[in-house]
Amino acid sequence: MKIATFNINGIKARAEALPAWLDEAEPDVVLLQEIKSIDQNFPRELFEDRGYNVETHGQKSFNGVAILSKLPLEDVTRGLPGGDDDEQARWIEATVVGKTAIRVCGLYLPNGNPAPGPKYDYKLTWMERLRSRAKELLSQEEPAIMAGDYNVIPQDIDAARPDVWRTDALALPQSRAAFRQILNLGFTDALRARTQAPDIYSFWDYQAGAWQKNDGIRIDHFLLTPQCADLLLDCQIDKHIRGHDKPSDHVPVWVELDA
DNA sequence: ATGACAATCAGAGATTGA
Repeated sequence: MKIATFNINGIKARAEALPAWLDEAEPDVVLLQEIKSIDQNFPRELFEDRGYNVETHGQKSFNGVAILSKLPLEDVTRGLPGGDDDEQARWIEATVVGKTAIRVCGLYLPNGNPAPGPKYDYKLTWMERLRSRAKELLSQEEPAIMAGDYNVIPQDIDAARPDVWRTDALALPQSRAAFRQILNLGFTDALRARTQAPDIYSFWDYQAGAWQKNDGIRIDHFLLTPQCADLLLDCQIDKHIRGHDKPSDHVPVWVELDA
C-alpha cells in the first residue's frame, strides 16, 4: 500500500498539478495539508473521478486537511483532541481498510513564527497535544501513521543551510526537542529509517531562487508506530514535481507498506 | 539588514506562510 503526504498550498491553485501527480504516482492514500478551502468548496469530483474516497476537514482561507483513499475509510475523526477552543483545521484521521487495517492521521502542525510569541506558544501547545495522541496510538499496539507537514527541521542534516534557520520556529531547540520527545515514545521517522543521507528535502521556498539553488528543508514527515514500521518497504520524496508548472512549495513524501 | 514569492479574500492590500 502506497501512502503519501502532500502540503498542496491551496487546492484551487493546485487543480492541475495535484491530479497530474496522482496520475503519475498512483498512491492508494494521500494526506493533504493546506487545502485552504471550506468543505463545500473542495473539488471532490477531481478525485472521485479517479476512484478516491474523499474526507475533508476544511477552513476558510487557511489551513485545512483532507484524506484521499482508493480503499474504504472508516471511523473518520476531525480535530486533534485536547483543543476545545482551537478553531484551526489541522488534523484528520481515519482507518484505511486493506489487507491490514491502518490508522492514518494527517496533520498540519503550526508554523510558530515569530518566535518567541503567541504563535510559538500555540505551536508548542499543539505539539503537547500531538504527543498525547501519539501515546494513545502506541497503546493500541497496532499499525498507525502520523504524517504531514510538521513544520519542524529535525536535525541540521535536514536543511541545506542550517545556520539561517537557527532562530526560526522550525528549527529552534525547543521545537526539535518536542519533535524528538514524540519520536522517543517509540515512533520511527520513515525517511530516516531508510537513509541517513543529507540533502533530502521536502520544501523549497518560492523566494530567492531556493529551488534552483536546492536551498531546501525537510519538514514533511512520516512517523510510524512499531507495528507499522515492521511493514515499511520504502520511503521516497517526489522531488521532481517542484520543477513543474505552478508547483506547491512542498513536494509529496510517500511510504510503501506491506499492507 | 532587507526583500525576494505565492495564495487567499476581495476587489486594494493586509495576512499568512516557512
